[in-house]
Amino acid sequence: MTAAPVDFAQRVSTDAIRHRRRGEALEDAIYDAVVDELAQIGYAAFTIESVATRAHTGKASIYRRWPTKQDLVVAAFCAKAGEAFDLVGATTAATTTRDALVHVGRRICALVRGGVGEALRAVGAESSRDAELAAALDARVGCPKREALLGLLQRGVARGEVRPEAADELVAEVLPAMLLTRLVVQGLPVSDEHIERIVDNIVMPLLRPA
Amino acid sequence: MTAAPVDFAQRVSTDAIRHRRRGEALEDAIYDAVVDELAQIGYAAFTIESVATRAHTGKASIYRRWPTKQDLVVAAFCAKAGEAFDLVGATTAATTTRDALVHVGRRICALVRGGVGEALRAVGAESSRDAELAAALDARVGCPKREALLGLLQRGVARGEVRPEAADELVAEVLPAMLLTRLVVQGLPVSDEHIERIVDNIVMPLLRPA
DNA sequence: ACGGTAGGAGACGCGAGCGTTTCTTAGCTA
DNA sequence: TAGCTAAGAAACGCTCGCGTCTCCTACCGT
Repeated sequence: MTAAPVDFAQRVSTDAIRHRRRGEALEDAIYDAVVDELAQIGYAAFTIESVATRAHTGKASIYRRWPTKQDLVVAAFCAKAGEAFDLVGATTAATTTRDALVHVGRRICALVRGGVGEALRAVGAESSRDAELAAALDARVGCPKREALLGLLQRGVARGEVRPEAADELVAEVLPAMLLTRLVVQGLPVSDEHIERIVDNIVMPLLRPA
Repeated sequence: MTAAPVDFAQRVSTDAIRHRRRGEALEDAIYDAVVDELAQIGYAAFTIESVATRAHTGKASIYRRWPTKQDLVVAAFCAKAGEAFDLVGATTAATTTRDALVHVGRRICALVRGGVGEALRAVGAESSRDAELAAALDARVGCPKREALLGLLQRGVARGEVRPEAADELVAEVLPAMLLTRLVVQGLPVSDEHIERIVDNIVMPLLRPA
């Protein structure tokens, strides 16, 4: 004797979204769910099951696309990172190096504090044990950040605001390093005033021509 | 009919440690197992079961002492942190500020690269979602580090090697920040030469009297 | 030397999430 | 408009770790 036929009325979830998404629209919704999930509960407690529920889709639709948790998370990051990680943003050529640095500092903080950043923290933790994840992360987040900051310093050299020797990878790391340790390692908030203190008391003195 | 009596020969695990530890000795062994476990598989995959196995003890002996995973991990950290996190170490009063900074840099790297550091990364990740963990971590690791570095700078002021205004919390953060972002956030190794470049090109220029 | 306490080992039932499969049906394509 | 593909939803059997409990016995105090 097989199971009794299912009551159809039960199968339609409280007459909510009867709209059925496909392709890109569906994938976007899943990516959003992944990022939200990472931000709220972290990589550790992250389950495919709850991502599916959150995205109002079935597990099968996820497994069909990404065989593992890692694949899914990496894909979600690659999809979302492009939108989110434009650090330099609206900085125009007219901005002074000092103000541009403050602006970049604010962007970094905004990112790390936002949903994507919470996810970033969660994934960053895992990346020590997952080289693929670490590589994906660096390509999407680390590299653009380094390039943006180095470019900013080089512009400063052209404007005579920065010593040529200071347009250096190491110097470029100072601002993000100080923000990230506070935000990521210590988990403390960073105020605008704090950013300005870093820029004015630490970074600018290193840059200024004699 | 109850279960057949257990074969005694099976109960003595391959005639290994028939030594039965108690109290502190046992707790130490468990703490070691916790740190190893965190370092190897991370906080996410961390289970009480495998800690017990690794420490050659029973789960009950662990649950009797620490009700939860967090309690256990925090306790293990508090026990191990004291031994491990002596940053200033053998720095004598005779050492120059520059050399003392390089020394502290090396200590930080050694710690983060070692087993305790791997555990630290794993736990740090979780601390964004667990305030208690974060607090324990900061008290044991963050505070001593800040004090050590600030003290070092103040000694430098007394020796005339450091501008008085530079003996500052923010300035003290520069070295650890740059090392920790590389080690923890980016997961990259740090060479001695790298440390010296940070100290000579970034930190010392900020400290030096005009 | 003897008994109480606690250590080691592991069985137990439980719940969660896995990855698969089944089923109905929405939405695209021919 | 018919037919095919895949979406949404959920049931399934499975494994794993949980936290408890039981068992035997090593250690320690008296």
